[in-house]
Amino acid sequence: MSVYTPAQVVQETGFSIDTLRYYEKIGLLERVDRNAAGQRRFSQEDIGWLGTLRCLRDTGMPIAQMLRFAELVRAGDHTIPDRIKLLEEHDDQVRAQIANLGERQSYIRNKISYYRSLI
Amino acid sequence: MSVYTPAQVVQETGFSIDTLRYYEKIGLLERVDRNAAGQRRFSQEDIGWLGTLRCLRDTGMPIAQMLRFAELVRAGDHTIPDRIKLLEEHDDQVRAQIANLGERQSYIRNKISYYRSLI
DNA sequence: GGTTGACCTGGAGTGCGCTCGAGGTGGGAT
DNA sequence: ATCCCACCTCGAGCGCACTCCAGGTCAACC
Repeated sequence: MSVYTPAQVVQETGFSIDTLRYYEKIGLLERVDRNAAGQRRFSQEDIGWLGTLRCLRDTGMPIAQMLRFAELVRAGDHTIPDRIKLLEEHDDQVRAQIANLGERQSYIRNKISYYRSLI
Repeated sequence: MSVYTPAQVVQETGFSIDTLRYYEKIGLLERVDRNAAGQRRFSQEDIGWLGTLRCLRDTGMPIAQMLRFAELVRAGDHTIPDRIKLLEEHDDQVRAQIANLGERQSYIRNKISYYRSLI
């Protein structure tokens, strides 16, 4: 199976149908194919791309930057170095996020221990 | 020194002055002391509490939940078990966040490696 | 042939967490 | 004396990322 109805894509990707339409509208998703009735039929490629989007979004990338990435992808292979740069910068963000969360986590755990010591 | 001007608190905590006023307004911060001219003078305790708030906030706790926590703290020592419960639940969230970020991070790194293999 | 349900479009609305603006006060340096 | 600057209050406004609504189409099943 390499064609997906909206409901199947919701199922697969976890994005809501409204979000899928929104992503298409703003150009994060290239014009999705339609059937004779005008209903969306997503391709295997769309699913893969949505997986990438989910990953970037879940790591806190703003939509504007995802949009830049989407444009680089569309522009062809000569943008690969730019894509690497963008992803590396984002990877740094993610690294920093994880480090920060780790620190905060110990604070929280200390607080819990402290509270435990009081009862 | 155990009294801080708004500017000093901004410096210490990283919250903007607007955010500090906002937190006070919604009750995240108990009514802060004023000088004769009505200007805020934060105590050492305020600073400590703001540190806790920063930690919770930075780990993604919604304001509504921080508010519940603030109310528990104000309500006195008999709420300590509830506070522990709240923080433990939040700690789980943080754990999940870190795990998720870690997974996404490997996806991103694989993508980078893949792109590198193309050039 | 009627009903249901998944889908469509365009545009308005929502929730969160701030952020800004207007108009004003008070205190310290020149 | 006057200037500036940090601060005040109240209320409106903003940016982000969706989310919802009205009104409609089509296909399939009873």
